[in-house]
Amino acid sequence: MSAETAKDPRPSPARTRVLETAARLFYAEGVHSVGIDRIIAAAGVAKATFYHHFPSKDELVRAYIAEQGAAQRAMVGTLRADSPRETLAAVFAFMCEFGSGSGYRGCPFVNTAAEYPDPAHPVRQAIAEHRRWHRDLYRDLLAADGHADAERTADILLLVRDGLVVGFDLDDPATVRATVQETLTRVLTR
Amino acid sequence: MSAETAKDPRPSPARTRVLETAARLFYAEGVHSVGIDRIIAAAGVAKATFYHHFPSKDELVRAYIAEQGAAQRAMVGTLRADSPRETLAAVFAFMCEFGSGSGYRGCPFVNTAAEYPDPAHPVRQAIAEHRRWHRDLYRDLLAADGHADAERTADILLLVRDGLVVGFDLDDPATVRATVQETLTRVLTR
DNA sequence: CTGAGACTAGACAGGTCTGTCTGGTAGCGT
DNA sequence: ACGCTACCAGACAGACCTGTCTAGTCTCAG
Repeated sequence: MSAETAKDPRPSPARTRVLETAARLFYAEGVHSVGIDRIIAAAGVAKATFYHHFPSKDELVRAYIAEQGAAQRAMVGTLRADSPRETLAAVFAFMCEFGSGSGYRGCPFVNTAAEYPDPAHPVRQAIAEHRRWHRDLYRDLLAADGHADAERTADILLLVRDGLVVGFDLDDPATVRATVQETLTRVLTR
Repeated sequence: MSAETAKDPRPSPARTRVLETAARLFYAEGVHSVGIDRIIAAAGVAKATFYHHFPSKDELVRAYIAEQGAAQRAMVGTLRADSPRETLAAVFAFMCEFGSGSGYRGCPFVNTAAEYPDPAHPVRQAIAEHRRWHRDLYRDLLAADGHADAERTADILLLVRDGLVVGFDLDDPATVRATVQETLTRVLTR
């Protein structure tokens, strides 16, 4: 009930295995295309154990989204550069590198949102929460860099990020990489 | 195999009803969440009739994507403004207006791509084709306007478009609208 | 030793999925 | 009158879906 989204409820090995397996399959194939049976088979876990840790599939999806968000936050924490400006560049460079990888399948948040139309759904709210964090990260970095219009530019960077994750999934990575670079120089110059 | 994507194979009323119903339900709820039974019930069509016109659900999805593309191309054709520059502005203004509507649920191409991971799948190829048209539209308009770097700027506009369709689905429309406006002035100034 | 909790294996219910098949009706060109 | 095609209604097969349940194993704290 409490808002302890950061801590895992229980670090059970079976639960962890389920969550990792689900993340892999959900990301690679989509949420609705992967059934519980396949997840528990791949994770080597009994069905009763799964339903012991997760009350429903939707809750597993929610946990998957929350875990992806936590992983991204942790990742950003590791690549603090010398200046806010360089940190910002490092964030986008990382996203480009990740997007160019062979296993890239788009942004888990955007992809999952496409499968959950109702904005009031818990899964969608978890996605919205992560988006807010993302925008705030940009705003804080811009403000720390002394940017004149940090608020509006943060919105722009979120838009660029969304275009980035879609483009790397659907278009030629090398082109998108160059496009992102050029876009950043154009929108950040001021 | 030919490139006659514009013409419908057969203008049968039942087929049209199925395609329109499928488009509405697919867009509102996602492809995998809507079954054939619901589509034919809502369209008032017998199952045999459906499979008479469409060999499989995947082919229906492909037709849905192709039809969305044709509709977008037709829509752009109607809003030719006085100059290429104004036409470009009108295209983005239209997307913003559409994205601000209450029934907006994101871009059908992006959303459907999220449910079809395999890039070699016919549905994904239909999506890629539409994206190419979109990029070429931008490039041609920019070139006709005498833009110095039409190719690279077209890539940027496609990226902005992707950010736009995602943002209108997941964030506050008024904010996204302003963000798009500001982004365009920044990336087009040169 | 006892009892609680995490775990495994797998049957089961009730529903939905895609796709096929049967059988019958209505219009239409020849 | 004939055959062709489009269409309707709905049963059916076989697979898969989520979620529940039974029954038993193992570990560990007290």
